[in-house]
Amino acid sequence: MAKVKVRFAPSPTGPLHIGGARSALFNWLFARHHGGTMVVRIEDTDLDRSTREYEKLILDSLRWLGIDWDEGIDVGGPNGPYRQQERLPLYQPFIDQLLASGQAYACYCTEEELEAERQELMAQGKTPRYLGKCRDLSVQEQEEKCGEGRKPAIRFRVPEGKLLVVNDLVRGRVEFESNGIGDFIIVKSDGLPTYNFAVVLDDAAMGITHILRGEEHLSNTPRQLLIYEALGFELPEFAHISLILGEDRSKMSKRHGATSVVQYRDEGYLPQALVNFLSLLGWSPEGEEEIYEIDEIARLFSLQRVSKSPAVFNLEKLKWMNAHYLKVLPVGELTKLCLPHLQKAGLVEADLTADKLAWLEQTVATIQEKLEYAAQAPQLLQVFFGETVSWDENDAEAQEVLALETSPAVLKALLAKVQTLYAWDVAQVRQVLKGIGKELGVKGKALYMAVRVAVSGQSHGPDLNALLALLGPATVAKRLTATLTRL
RNA sequence: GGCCCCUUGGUCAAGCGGUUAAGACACCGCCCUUUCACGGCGGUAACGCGGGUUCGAGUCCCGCAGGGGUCACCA
Repeated sequence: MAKVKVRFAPSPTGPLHIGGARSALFNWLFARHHGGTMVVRIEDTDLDRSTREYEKLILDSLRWLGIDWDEGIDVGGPNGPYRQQERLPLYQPFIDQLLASGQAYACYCTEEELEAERQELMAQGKTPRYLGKCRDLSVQEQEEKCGEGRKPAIRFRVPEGKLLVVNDLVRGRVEFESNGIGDFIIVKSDGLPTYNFAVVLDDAAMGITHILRGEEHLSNTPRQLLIYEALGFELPEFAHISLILGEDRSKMSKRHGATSVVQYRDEGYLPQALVNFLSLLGWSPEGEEEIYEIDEIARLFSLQRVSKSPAVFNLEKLKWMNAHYLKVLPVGELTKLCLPHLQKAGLVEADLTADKLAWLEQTVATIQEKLEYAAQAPQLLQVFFGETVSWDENDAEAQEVLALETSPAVLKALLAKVQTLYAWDVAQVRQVLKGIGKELGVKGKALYMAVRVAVSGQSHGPDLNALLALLGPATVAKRLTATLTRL
C-alpha cells in the first residue's frame, strides 16, 4: 500500500461535534497505525456561516483531544493553502476544463423555479432532482440571460444510465444509478465551489489516499466519483463510518443535549475518557479490555474491526469511563479541574492561598472515587463549606437518626470535646469518636450516623473522619450547637 | 416518496457454519464498609420475522418488516 494519507476537513460553521470528533479520531488512528500522514483542511465555502472563531474552536478541540496533524491549517505543508476560500484560483482551470468539454454548463434557474420543480416531483412521488432545464441553452440564450443580469451557477452534466460503484472499505460494494442523480451544482452563483466539487479537487491535489468519513456522505460519493472520472483523477479508497445516534436513535443533534466537544470539556470530562469512549463507538479491539490510552488504540486500530451499524451515544458509559480516568488522576490535577466549578458556585475565591489550596486538595481527595465529572464537585463538596449546616429536608433517614434518644448525649459529648481543641487530624477524630462511643455505650449507626447528620445535615457524604478533621473543631462546634438547638 | 445503509440483551459490543451466544455500561442481589461510593462476587436480559442453502445458520442467499441516512446555489 502506498503511504497512507488521510484528512479531516471540517466546516467552520459550529463547534466540533461529537460525530466530527469521532471522524477526526478515526482518521488520526488510521494514519498513526499505518505510519501515514494526517491533514486538516478547512472547508469554508459557505460564506454566510463560516467564521474564524469556529475554525479556532474546532482546532482547539482537536488539540485538546490529543489529535494532531502533520499537514494543514496552522502547521503548513506542501499542498497549501489549507482553507478552501484561499484555494479558489486553484479550482478555476478545472472549472474551465469541464465547461470547455461540455461536461459542465451554466444554469440560470432561480431558486423559486428549482423549488417548484422539486415540489412537483415530490408530489408525483419521484426523486426530487434537477431535470436539466438549462442543459442545452444556445449561446444566444445564455447571453440573453446574462444580459438580464442573472448570475449563473455551474452544473455538472451527469451521464445517463451509468452504474456508479463505491468499493467501500467498511461497507463493501455499494452501487448507485446515475439516473437517480440530477445535474448537480459544482460552482455556486457567487463563484464559490460546492462541497461535492471542491472536496474532490482538494483530496486529489493533496494526494489523499483514504477518505474516512461519516455515513451521511455515502450518498454523496457517486457524485464525487463522477468528478474524479471527468477530471481523470486517481480514485482514493473510501470508508464510511456509521453514524452516532441519540437516545431516540436518530442522528445525534443539538436536541440530544451536549453534542459538542467543548461542552464535555467544560463539564469537566477528560480528553482521554472522551477519546477512549468515542473509539469504542463503532470500533472494537480484540480482547475484553476497554480502557485504552490513545496511542494504544492507534496501535490496535483496524478498519476491519469497524462496525457497519450505527451506535447510540450512551452518556452513562461515558460518565463511568470518565470516572475511571478521574480516579487515577493526581489529586493536584483533579483539584485544578474542579477549581473553576467551585469558583463558579461561589465556594472558593479566585486567588487561593497555599494553605487553602492544600486544604481544598484534601477535600477533593475525599470525593475522588465518586466523582464522574468535575462539574459535580460543588455539590459533593458543599458540606465542607460554611459554618452552618444545610439541611436536606428530604432525607428521612437523617431525621430518624437525629430522633434517636441517644443522639443528644452523643452530640453534647462531642461538642464538649471539640470545644477544647484548636485542630485535629483524622486519627484524632477517630479516637475521639471511639472514646465517646465507649463512654456512652453507643456504637455503629447511632454514633457515627448521628454525628454525620448533625454536622452535615445529610445521612451520607464524604468519609466522616476526614469530614470532621477538615472542617476543624471550631466549625464542627458551631454546627453541633446549631443542630442541638433543633432537637 | 426514490435511492442507499443498517438489524445480537435497555445501550456499546464479541462472534466471521458446529459456542453452555463473550465482555463492558446500566439494573438487581450478596460481600467489604462507622454512611454513600469504590472494590469483589453473583444474577436478570439478546440473535426482528418468513423462506431457502446445508448433516448443521446468529453466522451464507432471497423476501418482508423496522430503524436510519440522503435527495440544497450546506458541508
